[in-house]
Amino acid sequence: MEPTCVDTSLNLNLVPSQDTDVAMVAKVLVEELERLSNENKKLTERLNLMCDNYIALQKHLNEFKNHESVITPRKRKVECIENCTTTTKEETFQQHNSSPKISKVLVRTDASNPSLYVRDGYQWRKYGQKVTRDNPSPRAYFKCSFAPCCPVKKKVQRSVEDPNVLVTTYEGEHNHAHHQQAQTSSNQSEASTYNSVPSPLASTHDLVLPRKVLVDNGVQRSSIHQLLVQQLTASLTRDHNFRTALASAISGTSLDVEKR
DNA sequence: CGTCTTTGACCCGCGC
DNA sequence: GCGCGGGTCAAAGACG
Repeated sequence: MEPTCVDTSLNLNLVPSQDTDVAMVAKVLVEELERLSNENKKLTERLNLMCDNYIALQKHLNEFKNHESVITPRKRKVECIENCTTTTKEETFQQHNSSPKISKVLVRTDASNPSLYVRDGYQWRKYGQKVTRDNPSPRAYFKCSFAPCCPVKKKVQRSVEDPNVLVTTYEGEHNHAHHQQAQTSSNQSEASTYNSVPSPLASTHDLVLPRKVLVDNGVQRSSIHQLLVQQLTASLTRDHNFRTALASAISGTSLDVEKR
């Protein structure tokens, strides 16, 4: 693909003079708007193309990895599972093995944050940590501690390719209800940073909750309401389209005020 | 004092 | 059988 230059600059050097009337200015503005719309289309197409290329590259990489695991039979079972469940980032970041009891979730986090705690709505107890051969960052082992007889385990390790990504491998199925609501609603300080609907590559932070909070499932109605408001505000302000629309609405309003 | 995290030791499966 | 490496255990310490 040959690089095409896209001019996104806004040419609004329109100083109305005696020679130019309002109709002329309007015509130029419309033309400029059309030009920018076209540039926007071009940019969108190029972005889509880049995404397609990225997906294709990821697929090639995964095929290569799978091929490698086939020709090196010394690799262990666990590694095979991990390789076989690795797919492209566009595929929701949550992969399930042919066995439904093992799933893998990639979670984006801050590379400078050494924490290996990933909040997923359940309560986990760490029972081990190991440095594995193929990855310099340690792997943490967790057991689900929400229900005493829950057999689910998970492993969390920073990705070798991208230190910003935590690779979480779940084994088994929970035999109890999801614990997320109780956690999120009882800790308001985290409300603005946590998506109520778990996004597979959602930004996460240090996900250790105070012990007392985890134990206490009692939820006050007012705090839930406040939490919901905070979450809605946070998700809206994160939305670029919303911010743009809001900015234009505000500028439009102030223009109206100026007109009066 | 109860619960959780840390971490070294131990167990076990796999490949040679 | 031995060595390697991943997974688990359990004692000690931290924390509220």
